[in-house]
Amino acid sequence: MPELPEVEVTRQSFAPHVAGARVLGVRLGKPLRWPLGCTPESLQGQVLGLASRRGKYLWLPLERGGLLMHLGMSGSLRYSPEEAPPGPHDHFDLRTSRGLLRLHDPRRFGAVVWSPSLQTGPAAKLLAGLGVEPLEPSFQGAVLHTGFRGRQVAVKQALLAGDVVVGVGNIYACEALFAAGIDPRTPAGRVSRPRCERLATAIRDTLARALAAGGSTLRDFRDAHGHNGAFQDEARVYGREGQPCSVCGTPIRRLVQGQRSTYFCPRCQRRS
DNA sequence: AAGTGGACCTGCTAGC
DNA sequence: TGCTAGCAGGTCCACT
Repeated sequence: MPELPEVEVTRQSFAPHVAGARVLGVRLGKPLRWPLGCTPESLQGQVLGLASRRGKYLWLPLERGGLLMHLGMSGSLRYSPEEAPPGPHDHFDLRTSRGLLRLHDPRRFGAVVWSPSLQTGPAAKLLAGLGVEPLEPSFQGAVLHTGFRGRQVAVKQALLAGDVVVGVGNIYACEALFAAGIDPRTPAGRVSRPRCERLATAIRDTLARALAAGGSTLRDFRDAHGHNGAFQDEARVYGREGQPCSVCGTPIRRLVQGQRSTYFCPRCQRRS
């Protein structure tokens, strides 16, 4: 579900509401991807800081360490000023002096992990090896060109791998490659420097537009206040197999790369 | 080292 | 109507 825009929309929608709040209690539902790594009681009484984001991870600082959160495929964080009874897929509740922060995650690929800091413990391990933030000024075509050098894997899969640039998931990888006119099957190391520049621009623009639209709501994504995203309506290729390309009219094709669906226009997107 | 496939889970939909 | 196969926004890990 959540790629960078959805995670960032989530962060922006809850962070100000809980920053400075005190933890009153923690409720755990069914197990998530990893154990919490501390007792729920040990979080009690601590004051929350302002949440930040790295790739698709969220970091919620506490007085002692913090919580690294990931939404997996189906997770969403909801904030409500009032207590509310948990549903069957609500697997983590942070009750605070300023309201409830709740992770709703039917598939439970998401995670909430306590770490002593971002630079040590589980957070350091999970964040190690992540690529450049695509909305930072340092993200340029050269980052892609250098990162892709020598790699035989398809450029679509290289984007998803997250070790060159973070936050680009299945939807936005497809959309950005379409916008850049690059065939998703092109070996990453064969994407020329100028085309890496185009791709970097396309990634920035696609993510920024998705962010402005409140993310994509394909089935269940909502921000922390329950609002839908709207970017799914702006998708040019994702989920549009068989529909005419908005540029040339050629039917959009679907293929499978690394067990993930890729959507692309066989006419607009070229290998070189 | 880089690439591949399996694993983790539940819910929904299309098709028979 | 009811069952089943296939699919879904992620990413870690074991293996070649």
